[in-house]
Amino acid sequence: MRDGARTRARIEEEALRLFAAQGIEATSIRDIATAVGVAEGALYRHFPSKDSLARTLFQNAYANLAGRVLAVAGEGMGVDDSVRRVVELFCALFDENRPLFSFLLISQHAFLSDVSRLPHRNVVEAVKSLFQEAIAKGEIPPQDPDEVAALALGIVAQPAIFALYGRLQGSMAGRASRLADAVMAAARSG
Amino acid sequence: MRDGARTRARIEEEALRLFAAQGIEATSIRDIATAVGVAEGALYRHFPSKDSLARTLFQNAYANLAGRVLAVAGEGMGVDDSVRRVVELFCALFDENRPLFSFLLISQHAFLSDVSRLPHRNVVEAVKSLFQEAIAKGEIPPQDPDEVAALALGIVAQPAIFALYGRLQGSMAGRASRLADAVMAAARSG
DNA sequence: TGTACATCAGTGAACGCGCGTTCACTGATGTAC
DNA sequence: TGTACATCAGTGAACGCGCGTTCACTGATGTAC
Repeated sequence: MRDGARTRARIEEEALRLFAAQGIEATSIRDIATAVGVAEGALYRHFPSKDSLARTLFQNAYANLAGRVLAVAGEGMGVDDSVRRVVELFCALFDENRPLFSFLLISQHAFLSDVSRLPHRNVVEAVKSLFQEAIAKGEIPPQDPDEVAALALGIVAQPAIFALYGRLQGSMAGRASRLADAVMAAARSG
Repeated sequence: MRDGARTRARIEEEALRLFAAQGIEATSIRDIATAVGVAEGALYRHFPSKDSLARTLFQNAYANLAGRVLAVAGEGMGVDDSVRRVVELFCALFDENRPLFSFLLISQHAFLSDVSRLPHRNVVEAVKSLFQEAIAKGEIPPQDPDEVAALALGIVAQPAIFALYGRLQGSMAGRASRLADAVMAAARSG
């Protein structure tokens, strides 16, 4: 025994997969324990409650994504290149881990209200800061940075949701260029 | 008594309000019955199950919205005017009934997979048909109609979600013109 | 119009079920001396 | 190195609770003749 870290990692992995596939409420502690191959009680050695498990998974995934967005955006290019690379990042991550994005997109409503507002922990703030810089530099017209962040996220998130439902086929990476163009066209129309 | 239709209408109204405010799973049959002012059993005179109640509410609201979109889009104007009026419609309906949109946006993931694909019952199909016509007429570049429908819906839905979370303040109607411009700019960039 | 019966809308206690969580326990591993 | 104890990770039966749903019932309204 004494392999707590490994078990914890497997709990997180299986929980994320099940939450993404069937939703948090529809996934029971027993479902997760069975998938991991441990007894129900074992989960409570690693997380104080089911809610805490779900919340931890969401916040970690969300903060991780925000950090990556900030890193790409902060490489000192023009806004066009920054947007292009952030959109490519979203699409690539989506393609390589659909369950993760499914979980983030579907359960955001339950957790977004108590997520940190720091740009390196919050995807919305990270995207917003990118556009604030572009406005300050005069690369796009002056406008409400929250509004243009919302537009931009919608342009990427809605096709991703359609992909999850099978309404859009193929990889998201194949759409990245088109979506980046759409984001910049929308941002310039303000 | 013999006022079944009235009671049914009140059940739908209160259920929608509670579902929107706290989610479907977190709302119990007892919550709804108490809000309406009847016993739990009374709900089963009007709906065979809780799931059926939620599903009926969603499909009716969704079909109603699709019908209105089609009506506005089918008035034989150019795509710019059609888009502008559809966006204005969304924003006006959002402002006048936030709980309804909250319910549609938050619970779409649970029901979208079994919604009708007819344009007059499905918002996505209605929006898609609008762009298909614009492509056929050469008003916007040739492109995947599902993709441009996704972009357009994202541009309107994401700000609406932000408004629900208090991240964007003020009415959606005040943003309609900006959002319509963004949709057309994005559609033309394809 | 009066009478007898059917139907409808609503009641509310009761049911069974699945859920999240607890807890006394086991045994392996770490630590102190 | 050996011994005694502490800690850690995991077990799985059991608990209580809230949920959706049922059902025998009541009484008002509609229908037939």
